[in-house]
Amino acid sequence: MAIFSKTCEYAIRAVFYIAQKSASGMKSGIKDIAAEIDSPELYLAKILQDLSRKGLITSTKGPNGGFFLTSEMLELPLIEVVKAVDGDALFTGCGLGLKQCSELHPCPLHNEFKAIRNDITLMLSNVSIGGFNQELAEGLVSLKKSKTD
Amino acid sequence: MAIFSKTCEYAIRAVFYIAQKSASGMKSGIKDIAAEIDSPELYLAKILQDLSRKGLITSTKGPNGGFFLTSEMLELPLIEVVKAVDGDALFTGCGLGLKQCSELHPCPLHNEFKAIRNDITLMLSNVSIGGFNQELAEGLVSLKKSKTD
DNA sequence: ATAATAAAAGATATTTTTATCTTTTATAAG
DNA sequence: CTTATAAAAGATAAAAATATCTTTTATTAT
Repeated sequence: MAIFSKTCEYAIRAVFYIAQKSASGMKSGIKDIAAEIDSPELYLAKILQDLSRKGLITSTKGPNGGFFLTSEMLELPLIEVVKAVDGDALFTGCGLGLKQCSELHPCPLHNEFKAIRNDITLMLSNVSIGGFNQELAEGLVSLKKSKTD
Repeated sequence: MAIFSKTCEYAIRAVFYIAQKSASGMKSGIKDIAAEIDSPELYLAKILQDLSRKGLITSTKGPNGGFFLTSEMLELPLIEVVKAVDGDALFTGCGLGLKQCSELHPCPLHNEFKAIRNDITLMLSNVSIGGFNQELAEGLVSLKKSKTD
């Protein structure tokens, strides 16, 4: 198991890609995005529709249309995307799957997980959606799954 | 998404339960374990068979049979169970699902994830399978999913 | 207005994960 | 050596996640 669902991995990579384009005022078409982040186009379309409905990205239809981010959206912490897609089990749930795990009624790993969850929450709250635009533009980091870059 | 698969959650809870019983020389039947950790009995049976094949737990058939852990098994770090069930994507994989994410060809969150992965790896390496036997015996921690405890 | 473009929406399909059912094998006790 | 017990193994089923196909709606440019 990875830390995020595949759906969420696609969502984050796509949002990073759209962010970088948006920073230079460009809209991105689904075909382009899917190719650039190496994801199934029609599945990604569904994911982006969902993010759009939830207000994390926006889009316009028709010629010259596409997905883009407003400057406010570029400032949002990445955790918003993760929460929108994977929910907040990663941030609030019990690591062993207990429904009523709490300080008073803890699972054996309660404190251990509290620390981990805190690290993850902090990390994803401290990076913004647009925070990697420059590194992406400079080609210092990659969003493509496979080697053909 | 949770951090572990449900299969892995069941596995860890079951192993903790068997560990505590093993510490006092007792074997545990699948029916008993499933009831005590609140998991689907026949599914759990499959999981334990797998752990048994992989040498993380052991069992004997027939009357007075059941699952148990040797003293060596009780000392194993919990990460062995997680690796056996969920693989090591959580410990080595790229957070964004890139196949060739590395120092030289990193994803945008490469360093951020390195820290998180390290925390998780350390935590699961530093707790042993038998490490909670006393707290479990004293009822200070719980393995049951639902409130009826 | 019309045609072309691109996302939205709805329906369906595939794959993986989770769960169950049935039969077989090993062990212990009478 | 027969019966009862309990795990192992194999087959199947249900649910959730991932992926694709088709139709509709909105926008732009001609």
